[in-house]
Amino acid sequence: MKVHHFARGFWEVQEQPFLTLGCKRLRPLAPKLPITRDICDDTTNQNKILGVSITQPFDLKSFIRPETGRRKIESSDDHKRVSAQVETNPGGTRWNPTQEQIGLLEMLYRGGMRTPNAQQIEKITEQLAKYGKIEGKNVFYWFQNHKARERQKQKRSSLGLIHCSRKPPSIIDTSSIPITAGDMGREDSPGKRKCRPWTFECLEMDKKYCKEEEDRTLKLFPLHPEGR
Amino acid sequence: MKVHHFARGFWEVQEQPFLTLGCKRLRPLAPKLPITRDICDDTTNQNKILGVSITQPFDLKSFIRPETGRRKIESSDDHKRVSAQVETNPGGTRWNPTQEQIGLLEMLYRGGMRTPNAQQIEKITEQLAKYGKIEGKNVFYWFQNHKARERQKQKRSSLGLIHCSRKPPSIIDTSSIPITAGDMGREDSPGKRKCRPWTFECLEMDKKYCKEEEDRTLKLFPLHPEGR
DNA sequence: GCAAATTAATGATTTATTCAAG
DNA sequence: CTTGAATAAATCATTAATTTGC
Repeated sequence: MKVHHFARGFWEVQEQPFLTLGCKRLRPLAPKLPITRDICDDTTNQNKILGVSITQPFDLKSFIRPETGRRKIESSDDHKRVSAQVETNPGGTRWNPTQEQIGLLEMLYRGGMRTPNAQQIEKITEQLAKYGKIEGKNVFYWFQNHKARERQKQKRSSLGLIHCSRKPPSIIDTSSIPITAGDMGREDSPGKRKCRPWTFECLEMDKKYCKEEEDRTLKLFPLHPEGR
Repeated sequence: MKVHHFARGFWEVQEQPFLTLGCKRLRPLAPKLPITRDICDDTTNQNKILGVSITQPFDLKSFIRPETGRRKIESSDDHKRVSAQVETNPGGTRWNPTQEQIGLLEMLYRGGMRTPNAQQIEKITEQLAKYGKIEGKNVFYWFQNHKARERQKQKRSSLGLIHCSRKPPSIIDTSSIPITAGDMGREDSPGKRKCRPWTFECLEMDKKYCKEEEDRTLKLFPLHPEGR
């Protein structure tokens, strides 16, 4: 295997004091539920010990500079959450999308967007923030989940119909969806097809930001390139 | 809007010492287990069609403010990348860990760390940056991959040995590695064991940063909470 | 010896699953 | 039961050690 035996030499190099053993455990324990996840991966902890909302949502602003504390308690500029929406982030739980947000997201989805890149997420988040609290990761997750669930819905659907007709399992998806208009770019199904531009005014401005050129590399999160 | 401009603080911090000694990455090679690769994982794909490297690397510094675009194309600036080292981020491709980095990461892994949270990643990255260019996402990915691959290695191994002896698949792997001391926290093998504190001096400073409180929520990436 | 070709290792992404809030 | 959130598995892609032909 790798076995980079940097044998000697390596440890000496350490100008830093590392090696301190026995330090405090950052993420201790916490048994997960009854489940038996095969692997151990201690990460299962999460004792939400401190009653305080530990699960602060991810905050890009702060992640860069931890010391910026930030209690997003945010009495928040209470722009009236227009929508009879919640999202007041009471204890700081999960994102609770507003109707407008969902609507816009679905529009983008139908427009063909599947895995927006960092820049797009940034823009979308900005826009959606007008309708309620939201963060980039929420947008990211929404697309991930929506895509996955549409996919399985289709699969299920096609499976249910499979015995009705001899449909090759290839294009499963598409068929069933009753998408209305502008439904071009289908899923990223096997028969992948280059999606057409999903629309969203804010994203039109890309040029403004991407002066360089396409700049296909910007990414908000490490886990989703803009496509490959 | 929010437009996080996280001032260029954190990421820039990386002073550029790099050039970590001439030690090269020992590199792959090495017989993996002669075992039969399980099905998938063919990895042999790669129709590297376009010669050009489209895949621009991710650049956190720029993702915040797109305008810092950057064309890593670099139309082959001829100067020879002198450094015997890699990681000069020549065309700016993927992270090429130095031995020290790998060594430290493995130490942390053996110490029990599996899915560091944002803060930890931040710290680790900071430390590892002393030995070569590196970004938070690299650390994140490293743990993901390492964990997954250790897991499959074990699985493969246990499967291969299963008929030889009734050995619990627990400690297979490592054997080969001649790591010296402090090797506690075993893998995340089935026989889950609460890993002991992986050590890393830098993580001791947590207090300093988490002034707020534990602030167990900071996340670097949306995809890895500190546990659930 | 050296460079193109091979290939194992592994960095980076995407997709599938699972967990859990509401 | 729906779906936001997170993790694990599967994939894809690039790199460098090794192999091969000269």
